[in-house]
Amino acid sequence: MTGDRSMCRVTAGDVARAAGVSESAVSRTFTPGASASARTRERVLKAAEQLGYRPNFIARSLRARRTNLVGVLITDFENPWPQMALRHLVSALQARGFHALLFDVEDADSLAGIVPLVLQYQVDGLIVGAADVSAAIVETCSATGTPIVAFGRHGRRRLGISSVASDDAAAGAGVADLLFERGYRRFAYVAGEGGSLTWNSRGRGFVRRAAALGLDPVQRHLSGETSYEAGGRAAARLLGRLPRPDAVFCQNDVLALGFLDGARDDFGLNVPADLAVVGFDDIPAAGHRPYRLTTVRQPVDAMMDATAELLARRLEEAAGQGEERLLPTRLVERATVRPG
Amino acid sequence: MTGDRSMCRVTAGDVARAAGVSESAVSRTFTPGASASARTRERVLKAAEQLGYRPNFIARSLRARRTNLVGVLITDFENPWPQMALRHLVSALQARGFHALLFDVEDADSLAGIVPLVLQYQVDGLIVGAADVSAAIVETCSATGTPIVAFGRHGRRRLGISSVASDDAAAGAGVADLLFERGYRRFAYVAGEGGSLTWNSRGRGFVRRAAALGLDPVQRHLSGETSYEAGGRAAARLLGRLPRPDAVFCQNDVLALGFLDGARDDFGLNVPADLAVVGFDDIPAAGHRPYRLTTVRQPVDAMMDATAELLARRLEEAAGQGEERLLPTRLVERATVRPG
DNA sequence: GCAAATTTTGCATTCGATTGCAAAATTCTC
DNA sequence: GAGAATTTTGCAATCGAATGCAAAATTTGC
Repeated sequence: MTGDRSMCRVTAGDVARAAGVSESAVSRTFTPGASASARTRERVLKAAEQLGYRPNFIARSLRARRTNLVGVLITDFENPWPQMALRHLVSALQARGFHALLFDVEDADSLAGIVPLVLQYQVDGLIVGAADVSAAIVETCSATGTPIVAFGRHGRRRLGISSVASDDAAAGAGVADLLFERGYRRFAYVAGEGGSLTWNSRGRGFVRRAAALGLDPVQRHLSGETSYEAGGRAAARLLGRLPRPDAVFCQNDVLALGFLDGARDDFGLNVPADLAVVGFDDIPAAGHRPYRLTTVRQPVDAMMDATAELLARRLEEAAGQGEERLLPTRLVERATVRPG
Repeated sequence: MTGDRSMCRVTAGDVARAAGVSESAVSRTFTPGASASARTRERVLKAAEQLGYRPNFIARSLRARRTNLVGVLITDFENPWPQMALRHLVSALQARGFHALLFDVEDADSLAGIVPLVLQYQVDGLIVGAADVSAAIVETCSATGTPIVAFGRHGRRRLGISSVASDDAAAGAGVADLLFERGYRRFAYVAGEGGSLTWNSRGRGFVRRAAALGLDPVQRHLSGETSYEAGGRAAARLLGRLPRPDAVFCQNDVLALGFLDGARDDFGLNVPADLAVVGFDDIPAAGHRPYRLTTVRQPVDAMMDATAELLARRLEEAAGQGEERLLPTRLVERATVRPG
């Protein structure tokens, strides 16, 4: 009998009958701020309790034109950082009364294809992580008036998109400063893929500051993907030819870990004496004893909270430009850069 | 104007007017299997295209009493394995036309509190990961006829709950066999928390096989949580007193990694010569060069696919007992156990 | 070309809760 | 205690799509 879905559903009408009031009274009892006398409220609550009634969100959403559902679209799902981000995001949304409708997006292209589907669920908003929001998507969403908040990278504010990101440019510059101060002089930057605004700002801040410090141009390597293995390949490439860099900044920790292991195992380099390696994100493995990776910590928790907040704000004051929030990072010094 | 949600919503009525047909015709065009002539269908499709119409899932769900929404409840959200699992689960659900409504559950106790909220969204089913499903939850769900599928651990089939898990008992026994065959004799088992069925079967299979092999009783250590740091603490405890175990099986990779680093750094042990360490899950870091951890791989992909499948099945053939699916694991031999 | 069988169509109702409006009940004032 | 002001209440309509039913249109058979 467990599975008979049709029979056991308790509606407001049932409660109304049991409590001897109208359906409206039941509805008002469950609508904060609605006018209902204490006596009615009490009777309704008792009847509801007995019958196990809870308002049907689907019906409520239909009438209220508001679902409290937020579509969450994440592309880089297999990487640790987006996963950490997701966890905090879900909490932050829950704390604000929203709920996450989660979609896995294979690649950036399929994002545009999934958006219409998400909109069919009448989500109140969309949160897009670690992916570029194309103009097509913006158009689709603005047709239904659904706000978008991006996290992990900026851009498209003009189109009404809010976004939250860490201050990658400043972080990149900070890494350059640190490495310079500790006596490293030949810098390299390892990126996963091209095209991303964040990666660009991360690397750009680094490259610019290096130039400002009067160093030789930073060697750049594009690994094609952000994985441990790709980090190892990057090491093989960058360290295999002279002049060899003596300090490498990687676009994220996973790459940095791969690079670090490659540098040590395949080239017998001593880190941090011969080579400095700096990552980005501060994933759990970065703190493991074989690594002790010096890295840039993104304030995941604060970022995701800001993301939820910007969405909530967008929902209140409908129109207008998007808001961009830039959060400061923190340099976590461990053991892959010489101490000062 | 972007944010004006009320104005831009296209309904079936709008399309009907534009196409010169009735609302029903529009509905039927978008309902596979409904009867509509080719000519009508074509006109509707054209009008819909022009207006950018897509059926409202909320309205459809209300009428159809089916949302295609699945509540996904995960407790162990910060650990790598549940994260991997989540990713595959979302894909598997998407492939079957379901969508994941994701909830972060602080601890096992708050699970029961969240379930009623999830049910208010009229989810078609619930998927619970890495947590015990209490009787209270089962009761709440059976009142609405919502099926539950658990993954990561078994139990409660009688109550109509389907579940998917890897064959942990067999895996534990297999680890014991491997270690014995490679000449290790003093076994220890490190668990994170007590109480869990899976952990028990993982450890139980190991302990039992060790006994069957005529070995001394397996030392057990309960670390209280499953983290890298807890693994290190377990190493300090277990290796700090004699007789010291020469083979340690950890409940998961994160613990194993912590244990391994503790054994090497704090005790100067040579792994695998002096000590064998075996983990469980095969998370990405287990394959990293400083670790090369011998471990048991759970078939995440297959498990999550089975989870989605069991849910789908539960939805079709409503009633009856739950189904339990046990998937085989694979021993991944790397470098923390002596080669044979 | 006519009747029978089939398909297509639109009307009206339904899903479950919310809400504007006006009537009814309560509270307040003097 | 009468009348004004306020609160509470129920009715009926609404949100957007799906569907049983019967009428209308089409196809089929001869």
